[in-house]
Amino acid sequence: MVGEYNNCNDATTITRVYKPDVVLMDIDMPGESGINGVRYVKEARPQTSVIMYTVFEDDEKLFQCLCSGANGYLLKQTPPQKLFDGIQEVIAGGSPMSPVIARKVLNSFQHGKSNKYFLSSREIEVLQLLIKGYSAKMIAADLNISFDTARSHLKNIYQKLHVNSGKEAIGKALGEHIV
Amino acid sequence: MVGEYNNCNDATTITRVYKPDVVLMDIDMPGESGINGVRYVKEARPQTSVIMYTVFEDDEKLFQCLCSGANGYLLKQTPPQKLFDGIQEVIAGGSPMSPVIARKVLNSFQHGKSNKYFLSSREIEVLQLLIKGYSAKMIAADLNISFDTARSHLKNIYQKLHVNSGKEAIGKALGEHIV
DNA sequence: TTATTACTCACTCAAATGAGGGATTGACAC
DNA sequence: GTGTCAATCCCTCATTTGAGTGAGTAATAA
Repeated sequence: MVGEYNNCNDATTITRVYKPDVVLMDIDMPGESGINGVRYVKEARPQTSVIMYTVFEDDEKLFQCLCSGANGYLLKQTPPQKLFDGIQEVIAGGSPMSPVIARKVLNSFQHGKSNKYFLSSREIEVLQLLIKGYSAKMIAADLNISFDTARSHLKNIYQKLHVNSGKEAIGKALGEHIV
Repeated sequence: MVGEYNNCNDATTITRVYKPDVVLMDIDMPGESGINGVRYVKEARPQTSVIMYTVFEDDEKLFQCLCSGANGYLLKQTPPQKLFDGIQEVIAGGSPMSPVIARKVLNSFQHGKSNKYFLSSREIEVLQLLIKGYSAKMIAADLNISFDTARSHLKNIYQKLHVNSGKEAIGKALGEHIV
């Protein structure tokens, strides 16, 4: 145990000086958020494992932490023995997660194909080609339909997605995992 | 224990008939792959929890399983007690994962920002606006530069990304996690 | 039967785009 | 002090695109 702090403002230098094997990081702290804290620690010393240890099971915060490089995510309700297990596990190269968190993480892989904009199957075909970078002309050739029909489909897709251009449609489709 | 099968060809009907709480699913089986097996079970009865139980720790297979809806992923080297724990955990709404798997899953969140195409910081700014669906004119306004400069940046970006249109650039940028 | 919907095709027009050319400035490296 | 490069700006041209409007057919639902 090399230290204990009530904020992570000096996380970079502390990490450089003490070279900890494991850091337990809270999210809600005075000053800098623990989400940035993860980043500081990881940038200062990538080998250091960071376990988020917090009350939050908020989706947005969770994914920000994971994207920032956290190696584990335990809720504060975790019994002490499980916390020790988690620390051992992260040293051994694992990624301890509270059950609820693990479920959220896996769920994030399964968000695919919502189609909440009610695109027809033909429209989905067209959208997929559009995402591949095809022009209206190429889409028409690929689907053996006329140029104007392809454009017609595109216009309908834009309407359903509430966008005004192919670029926006691609951004929305990829961003919201529509296809 | 309602059944045990050496393939998952009839997974749909079996699931409908026996309504299992939990399914342990292997990947490598005669006939249909367990990756499709997950899908069959989940489509037949979404409430049924599926734990992958296999020797594979292959990245590609892992992510296919997760995307297909698996609720857990335990390696066959898992000690029996941990396997029982995992079954309890999945029933309680958790997602049991072997440490190696958990680590791979978390790593998949951290693949961001490669910039293997050596975009300048200004070009990244422009690309981010492009992805938001901005036109050249809007990008120019947003960055307080002239219309032609914005177009100039866009052309350079397209060259670096080896694409010929904004749509392709967006697809590539989002697909390869460049930004 | 009537409506609705998906899919198909056509035409027009103004605006945006991609591709080509060239030019200046300032910073930084060798 | 020469060279490189990012960033800025300008011009032209053919093509593509988005938006508007209309219309025919086939399948499905009310």
